[in-house]
Amino acid sequence: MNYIMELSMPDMTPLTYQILLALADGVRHGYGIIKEIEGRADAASAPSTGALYLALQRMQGEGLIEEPKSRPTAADDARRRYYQLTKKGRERAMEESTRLAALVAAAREKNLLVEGAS
Amino acid sequence: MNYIMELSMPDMTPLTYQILLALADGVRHGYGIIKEIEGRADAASAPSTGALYLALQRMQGEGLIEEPKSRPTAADDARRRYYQLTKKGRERAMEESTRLAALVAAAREKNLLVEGAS
DNA sequence: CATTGATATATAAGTGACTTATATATAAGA
DNA sequence: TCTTATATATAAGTCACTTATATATCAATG
Repeated sequence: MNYIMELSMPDMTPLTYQILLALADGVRHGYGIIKEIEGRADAASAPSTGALYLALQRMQGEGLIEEPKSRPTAADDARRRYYQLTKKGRERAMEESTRLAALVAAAREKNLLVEGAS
Repeated sequence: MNYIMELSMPDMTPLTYQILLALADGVRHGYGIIKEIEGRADAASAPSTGALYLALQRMQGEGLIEEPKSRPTAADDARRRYYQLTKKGRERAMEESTRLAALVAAAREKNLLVEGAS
C-alpha cells in the first residue's frame, strides 16, 4: 500500500511509524519489534514477519534506522539483527507524532473520543 | 489484512480515517472533503481526486458512508454528491480515534512529543 | 457573452507496501 | 529428542494508492 505524499514532508506508513516507535526507547532486533508492537494495545494488528523484515530493509535504505556498531553483551542471540534509530529517524518520528497528536485533537473536537480517553 | 488481537478489528487506511473525520461533524461532498482535509494542519497532504473518489466508492461499499436522502437546500450545486457517516462509520471512527489516542500517549511516554504539544 | 480558472466527479494505468505462503535454522524447554 | 518458540528471509500476489486524463458546470472578469 502506498499512502500519500507531497507538501514538503513525505508521508510515512503506519507500519513505519510503529517500528520507529518501537525503537524510540532503545535498540531492538526484528522479532523483538514484532513482540513489542503485539504487546501494545494501540496496534491495530501485529505485523507479519514478511511485512516487518521488508520494512526494516526499506527503512535502513531510507536512513531511518541503522544497525548499531556493538551488540548487546547480555542475553544476546547470534541469529538476531539489531536496529536503532538514526538522527533522521528520530526527527521523523517526532514530526509524525506531532501530526498524530493534532489529528487526535481534531477527533476530540468532533466528539469521536469519549471523555477521559487518553 | 492481519487479524491478530482479541478485538480482531481490521485496520483502516489513513485516508479512510481522514474522510471519516471530515464527515464526523456533518454532511459533505467529495470536493468539500478534499478542501476540509487541506485546511487542517494534521493532514500530511491533501488527497488527490483520484484517491478520494475511489476511496468514497470503496467506503460506501463497506457501509462506512452513505448518500443522504435529502440534499442541502442552501448553496447547493447540482454536480455535487453528498456523503454522511453511517452508524457503522461513526463507530469505526471512534474506535480508530481511541487507538490513535493510545498511540500518541505511547509516543509521549517515549519523549517523541515536545512539552505542550496538543 | 466569451473566456478563464475554480469547482466537481470519474476512471484507466501503473506503483509499491503490504499479505500470504514458504523456507531455513537455532534456542529453549519438556 | 522432540516440539515449540525464536529468528530472519524472500517469492508471488493483492489492492489502495499515484499519476494522468477526461468531462462538464459554476463563478468571475473584461
